[in-house]
Amino acid sequence: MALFPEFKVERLTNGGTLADRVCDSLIQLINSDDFPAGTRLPSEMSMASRFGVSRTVIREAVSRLKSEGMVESRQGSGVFVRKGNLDSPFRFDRNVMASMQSVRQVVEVRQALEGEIAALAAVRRTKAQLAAVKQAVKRIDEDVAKGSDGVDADIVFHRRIAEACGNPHFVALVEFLFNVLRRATQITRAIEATKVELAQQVREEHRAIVEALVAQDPEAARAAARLHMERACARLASLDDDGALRRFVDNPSEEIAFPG
Amino acid sequence: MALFPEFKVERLTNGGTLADRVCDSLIQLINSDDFPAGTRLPSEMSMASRFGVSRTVIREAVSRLKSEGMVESRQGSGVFVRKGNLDSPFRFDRNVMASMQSVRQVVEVRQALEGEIAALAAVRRTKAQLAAVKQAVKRIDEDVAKGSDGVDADIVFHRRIAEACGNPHFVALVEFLFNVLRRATQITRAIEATKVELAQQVREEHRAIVEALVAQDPEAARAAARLHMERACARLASLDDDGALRRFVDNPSEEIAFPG
DNA sequence: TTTGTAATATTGTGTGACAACTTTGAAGCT
DNA sequence: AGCTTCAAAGTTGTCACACAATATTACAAA
Repeated sequence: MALFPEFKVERLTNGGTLADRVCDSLIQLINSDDFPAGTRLPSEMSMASRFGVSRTVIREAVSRLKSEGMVESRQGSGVFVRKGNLDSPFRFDRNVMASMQSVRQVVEVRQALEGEIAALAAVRRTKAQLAAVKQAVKRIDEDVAKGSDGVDADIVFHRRIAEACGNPHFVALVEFLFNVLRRATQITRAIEATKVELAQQVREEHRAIVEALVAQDPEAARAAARLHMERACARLASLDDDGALRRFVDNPSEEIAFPG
Repeated sequence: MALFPEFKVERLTNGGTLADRVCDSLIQLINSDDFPAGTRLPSEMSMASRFGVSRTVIREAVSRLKSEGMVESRQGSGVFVRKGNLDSPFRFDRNVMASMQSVRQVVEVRQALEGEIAALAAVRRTKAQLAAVKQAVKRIDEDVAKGSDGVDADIVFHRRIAEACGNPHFVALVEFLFNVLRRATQITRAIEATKVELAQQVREEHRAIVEALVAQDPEAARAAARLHMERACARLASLDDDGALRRFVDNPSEEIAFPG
């Protein structure tokens, strides 16, 4: 592909708004090293005429690249490709959600994290944090008694534990994974089907984690959290049936949840 | 916070361009459930007058939200909060890079992951994958002999191990963390200063991991990988001095690396 | 050589206009 | 009433132009 000073009127991809297409083109140009890290992009006016669109469109496209950390703009100077395009955000492949196997693999990641989090929390927790965890347990029971599926309260429970480990990055990461799973799993049916036994089993697993936190026993906490995740994976597998997943991917508007 | 139809002129945060600030405000409004999933945002004109900025600015802000998948716009209809703003990407807070403590916390996350990865890889590795790991070790030595800092080869080494654990999500996540650390750490000086002993120490740690993989001993692999991370953290701490980090944050153009 | 200043280029922001599209609701018909 | 048709209003997509704020460059002066 030609370097910019000589580049012709760029061919834009088909779908979407002009800003979408220009954005795609720019990403492609940057990734294909037509614009190495540190170099300056042509001026907005210049790009506008090259692409055959207005400056407004160029600005919207550049704005997106900025928000994704690929470029940075300096008023009066220009727009520059960022070194390495590092700090780009993390996301799983879209088609990750499409297979049951992928979902199980995500659970495996979460297992590793939850285990470590529980172990750290057992050592570092303060009394106040332990109290917050216990209160979260109580809220799960209350919510379930009220007829809720308890998923929201369950999220809070795991979040409280992560907070007790003293490392905010764990909190953010686990929450992210939780969301990914929640999006990937349409579990309403499963909860309906096995609500009672499930609730009891989950309760038991939660209790084991809390006990380890109380005793400040990191190994017991790690084991309990890992077991909890393994069981969750098994519960997931019990409703295997890729069909449900695929249906959700095609129609994301359905309600979904994930059993903690 | 008031719902939109009655919301007052929003107070904008301080830093950055107007689009940045409006974008932050909108994210906050959405995340705080002022705009539940599926609801429509006010019209661009309306938001412009409420925020006290031009429609141009609003459009740029909305454009970013679109690119991050938080909202979707339909011409003629409006901008809608996407069902479950899930699938939104993961990123650490910007100011994570600003303190040595934060960096250590990121290393702690990576420690949890690398430990689990090594344990899984010890069990699941194929012969071919083990060979790939060994080859990566060799390449590190070669690169270092050539005078390189060996960071690139080190990345490959850890990547090969992650691949051997059979879960692609671990590969992606660890690579992401590596990039975050690489961005956050300006280590050139440290490598220059302690190159020789460091290389030897790292070599030794790598060897321990590989040995555990050969023996297919998950617990030994986990321990070795965790130790490797702990040592990396110590090496990091040895050049503590938040000054270097802060200097980098102010001037991201400097070269950076991270010692695996 | 160094300094100060003006000219110029570039991004940031505002304003107005029109096109393309969706939604709404009223008019008219059965 | 219930249905269809269609015009009107509202909303996003795009364009054009103007000016402000800032950075870079060129050049003259000391």
